[in-house]
Amino acid sequence: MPSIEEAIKQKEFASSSEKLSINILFTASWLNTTHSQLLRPFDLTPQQYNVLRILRGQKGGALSVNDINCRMVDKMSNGSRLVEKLRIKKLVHRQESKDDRRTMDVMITSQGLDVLTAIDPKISQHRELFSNLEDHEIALLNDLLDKLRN
Amino acid sequence: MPSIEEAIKQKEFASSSEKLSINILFTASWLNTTHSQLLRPFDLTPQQYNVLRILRGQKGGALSVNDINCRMVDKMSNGSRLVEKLRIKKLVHRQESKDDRRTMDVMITSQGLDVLTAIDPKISQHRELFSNLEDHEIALLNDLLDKLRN
DNA sequence: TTACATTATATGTATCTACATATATTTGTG
DNA sequence: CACAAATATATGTAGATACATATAATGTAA
Repeated sequence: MPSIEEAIKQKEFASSSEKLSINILFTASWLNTTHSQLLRPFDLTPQQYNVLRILRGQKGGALSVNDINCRMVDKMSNGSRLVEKLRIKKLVHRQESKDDRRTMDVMITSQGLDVLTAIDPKISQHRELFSNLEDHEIALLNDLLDKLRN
Repeated sequence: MPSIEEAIKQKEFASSSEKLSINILFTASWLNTTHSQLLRPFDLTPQQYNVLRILRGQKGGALSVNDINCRMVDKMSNGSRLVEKLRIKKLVHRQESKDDRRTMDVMITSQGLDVLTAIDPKISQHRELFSNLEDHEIALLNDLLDKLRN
């Protein structure tokens, strides 16, 4: 993968913060593209995968659609439509909550868990994209991104 | 803006590279959201704005649709459709090239330049999102992202 | 020059995104 | 309790994305 300047054929940037803005967006676009190619054979989009991962994290417990939205990386995704897609594929189960009839209890199915298990090794491979960085550099990058967002 | 752990309500990550992957995607999503809110009053999407910026960089010269695609941050955007949207708004001008009748010469119009001029100060404001970081930290982040992509 | 591969652009499609809005339910206040 | 405000989910929409394919023009080798 070339430098950002080569990648978008721009000789120089007006400031290093302009470059940073583009650098973050470009890097995320690159991660997203490879991520979605990895998931395509499993007929999942990155957002659908994100929902399944969140539900697996509940260890058998249910989450409401709203809980799922709050936990998603992309806050603007539409939880109810993603859940519906996953329900059609029988990867999640959805039922009206007893406590609050406005909310839905959403749980991952065993079929959903199986799909995640099949994907896990591919995701580990994907992480090898980060092998150019030393551990301390990964930690530093995390800290700087956290600090950037405040 | 909270830590990534609070933002997606995840107590901890399996590894710092897992966290990094999510951190980059989350930060980009945050930048994209604020960016597109900034552009909405001007009736431009981030991609359309990117095309206009690229054309302004040509200082009056034309680019083909393919040249534009190569220079875009998001490589998968569809240059010809974006150019068509901008043409309808009279922000760019498009004509068949004399040299190669397959290609289009796309140029920004003076109306397009005016819109960019109006947006410029808003973009400078947007960069203040980065004011949490010292200059050397911005440079370091740029270097680490470049190194990550190799 | 013909035939074939390559390139540049455009378009068809299914899906996704961002936003506004609708509907149903629950909560809070008098 | 009645009624307004808040909350949870679903859906309509316009537009963007990712991919495949179509069409036209150009380059190249026999």
